[in-house]
Amino acid sequence: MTEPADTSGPSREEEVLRARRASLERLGDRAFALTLNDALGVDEPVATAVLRERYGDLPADHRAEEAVTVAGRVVLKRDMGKLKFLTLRDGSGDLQLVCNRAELAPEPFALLDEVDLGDIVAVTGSVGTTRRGELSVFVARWAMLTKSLRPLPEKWHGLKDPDLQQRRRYLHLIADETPRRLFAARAAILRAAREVLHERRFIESEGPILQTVAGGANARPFTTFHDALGIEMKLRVSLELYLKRLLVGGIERVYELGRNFRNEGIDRDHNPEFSMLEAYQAYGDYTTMMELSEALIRESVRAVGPIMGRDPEDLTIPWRGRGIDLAPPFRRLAMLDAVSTATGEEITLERTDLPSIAARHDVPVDEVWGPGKIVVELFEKLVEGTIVEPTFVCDFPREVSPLARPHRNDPGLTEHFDLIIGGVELVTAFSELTDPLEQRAKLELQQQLRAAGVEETHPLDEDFLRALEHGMPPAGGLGLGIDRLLMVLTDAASLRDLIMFPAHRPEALD
RNA sequence: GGGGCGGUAGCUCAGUCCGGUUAGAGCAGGGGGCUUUUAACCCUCGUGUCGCGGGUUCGAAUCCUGCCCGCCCCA
Repeated sequence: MTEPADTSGPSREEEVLRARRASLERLGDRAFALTLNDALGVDEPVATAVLRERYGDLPADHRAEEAVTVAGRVVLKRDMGKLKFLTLRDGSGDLQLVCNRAELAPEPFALLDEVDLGDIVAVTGSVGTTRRGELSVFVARWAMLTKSLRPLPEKWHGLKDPDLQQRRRYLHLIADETPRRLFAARAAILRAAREVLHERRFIESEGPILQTVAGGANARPFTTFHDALGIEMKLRVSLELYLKRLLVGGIERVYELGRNFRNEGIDRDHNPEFSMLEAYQAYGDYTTMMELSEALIRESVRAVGPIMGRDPEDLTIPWRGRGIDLAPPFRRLAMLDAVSTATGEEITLERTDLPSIAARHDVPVDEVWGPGKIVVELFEKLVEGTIVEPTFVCDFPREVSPLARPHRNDPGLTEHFDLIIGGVELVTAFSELTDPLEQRAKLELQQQLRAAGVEETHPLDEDFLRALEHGMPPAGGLGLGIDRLLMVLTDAASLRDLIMFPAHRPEALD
């Protein structure tokens, strides 16, 4: 990678920085306040949203009795000399500050000259409205809390460059309300999921991220090195195998909400680290997990609704110009039926002409694939993207689902469903496989596939198999992709907008 | 991996087709004015390895070429 040449020189930026530093020096020890109390004798600022709420109907050119203290970042300044208007932005929105010589002592008034856009200030004053009716705080006292040494993004257009939006998310957050909303939506989903699970007496787990065998999914792991142990370790690619160990240990309802790491390419809907929820319930099965999925989705919709400006009770969400009704119960569709409909053939795993059916639909087939893999490939290529309304696609072939229990009615299938919404797989769930001999056989088959050149296979985790040999209760388990759910619920075009700090090539710093 | 588009001042963008003197504007910044502004306004001042390298040319932000980075579409 080529290092860019040193582009610094006397520039506009340097001029700005110089001016800020000069202001910093003039402010001296007033540039960085210790606390709000230290600066203004007030413990906590009032959120500007509270003032808007309380005084939203104050008529123009009026004053309220109340004196308040607000704090935040100065994002606009309209300086008329003896009268200055500042726009203050706090965590809840913007509010105008009015500074005039009638209400401010000469010295603090003069010191307002040191306020630059981007500085964090606190003011105390009375609430009122201007002649034009703008709700404002009329400043009686003020203090610099934090001097900003760098300029803000353009005040009207904001930070447009998507690369800069991601790399300098702090600036994006200052300049644009969208990332703040998406950030809140993510937190709301996490909270809703925890509440649903807590109500059902699930216990939250924190499993190991550093593992010697990164199992539970067929994905390429990141590797790292533990110096003291002198061994290579991997970052987990799923949460599953350690949660199942907990089931063996008698933790009957357990979940983990955390980050998985997969060493794959980066694009609009893939980030090397992403958030997953996995939940396991002893004595449940995959139908239990359908009900749990419906509850998790429903509560997530309700939690995100107000943030996106919707009625929380309205379970129909806007999505790519249309609506998706997310009110449970969700449709159930057998995978073989789905593929039969799509191909116009009666698809069974016994048919020997599956490769030619695939060929007719332009779905390339690898020679080492069995019928189950071909069927799933047909499903993914022909059906998955077309399913918009929430649908449980049920009963995957055994071949592709090495951790799921054989189907109670058809030994060629497993009790495995994917929940598809908006063409995206949001949940994968099984009646979990508890037979340790069957489990070992399936994982050994995965090793054979790997040896035969299939790249994405499950690794074999001996300790996990040993745990199963001690006996795991029958259980249902599910995995829910938090990022994908967020993408659907916010109708977002790119995952990278939903992850505050998506993975990036390192910036070449000058 | 293939195709398309883009990278010019701290930020938002012109200029590139059709090469031509010192590369422009707005915001931000310096100086001055203004007591009800709303992206405040008015006067004034400066600022750039035009993504990086090579080539063509008297002359390259502009044309050719390789590379880097990003976005979109396709696989």
